[in-house]
Amino acid sequence: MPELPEVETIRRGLEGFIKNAKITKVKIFCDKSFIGPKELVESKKVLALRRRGKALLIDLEGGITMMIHLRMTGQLIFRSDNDSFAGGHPTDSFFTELPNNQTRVEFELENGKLFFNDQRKFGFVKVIETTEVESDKFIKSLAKEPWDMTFDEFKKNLMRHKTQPIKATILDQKVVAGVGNIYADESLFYAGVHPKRETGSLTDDEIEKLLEGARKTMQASIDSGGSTMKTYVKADGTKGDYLRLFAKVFRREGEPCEKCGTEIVKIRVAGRGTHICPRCQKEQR
DNA sequence: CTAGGATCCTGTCAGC
DNA sequence: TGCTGACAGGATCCTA
Repeated sequence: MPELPEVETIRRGLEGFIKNAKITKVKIFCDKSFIGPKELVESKKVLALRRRGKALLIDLEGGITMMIHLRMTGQLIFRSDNDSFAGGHPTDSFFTELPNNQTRVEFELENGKLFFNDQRKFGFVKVIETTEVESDKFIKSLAKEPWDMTFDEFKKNLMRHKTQPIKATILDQKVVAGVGNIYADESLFYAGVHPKRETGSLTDDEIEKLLEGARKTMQASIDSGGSTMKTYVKADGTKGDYLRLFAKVFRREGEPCEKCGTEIVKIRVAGRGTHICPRCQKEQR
């Protein structure tokens, strides 16, 4: 679930709390959630937080990097006596007592605790050498981020999948990094392209719009703070839906399209729940 | 190489 | 109430 904007928001938020802090102890509650020896992490200071696509990279002293992928339901929650920061899959674990039954890894730092929670256990923390990050199989296979990609490059990557529905193609991290189910739907709506359209049938104009849509929708989400504690809580303190801050179609089925008033509908494309405006995004051109 | 489908895991929700 | 199946903001592995 956490896509590029969510991970970037976590990176920025966490940086203020754990950069330059020393990790004193690592507690692993679920073995499959932590890959590599935890001893390489303990007693190391955090030097920097980076991101590639949906992967968070935490560089430590001694040439060690922790790669964290939240997949569908991962969250990172920092707690200290004075501060609290949470991001990722938004649930009440942002506020409740931790560790809880969904806590997979707990990092004790000099200045607080960092919890890696993950309901479905698809996410992971992986310990690698900093020099090995670029050659890691997952990182290596990633395409560029939408902001770093030219039209020609995007088109070339898209056209490797001419017969696939366009939605499946843009969810492929080897085509463009960071796009997940939310921003796929939002980008396609922005471009006025139906998600079932064959990738090979898109015009240059539509491809241009799609790239622009990915950039704009993800930037808007980063600007609004992604799925962090702050956006999960409404002004009155009750639980809110951060998607409503920027999503035009995602989880808005039954509501009128912002552009034309037609009812947004939910369909299934490439095995994923998909949200469209049937008027703005025609299947037939 | 790509395409399509199953799979990892847990929780929630709709329908009977 | 209890059961069952579908589904979920992701990515990989397998087979064709």
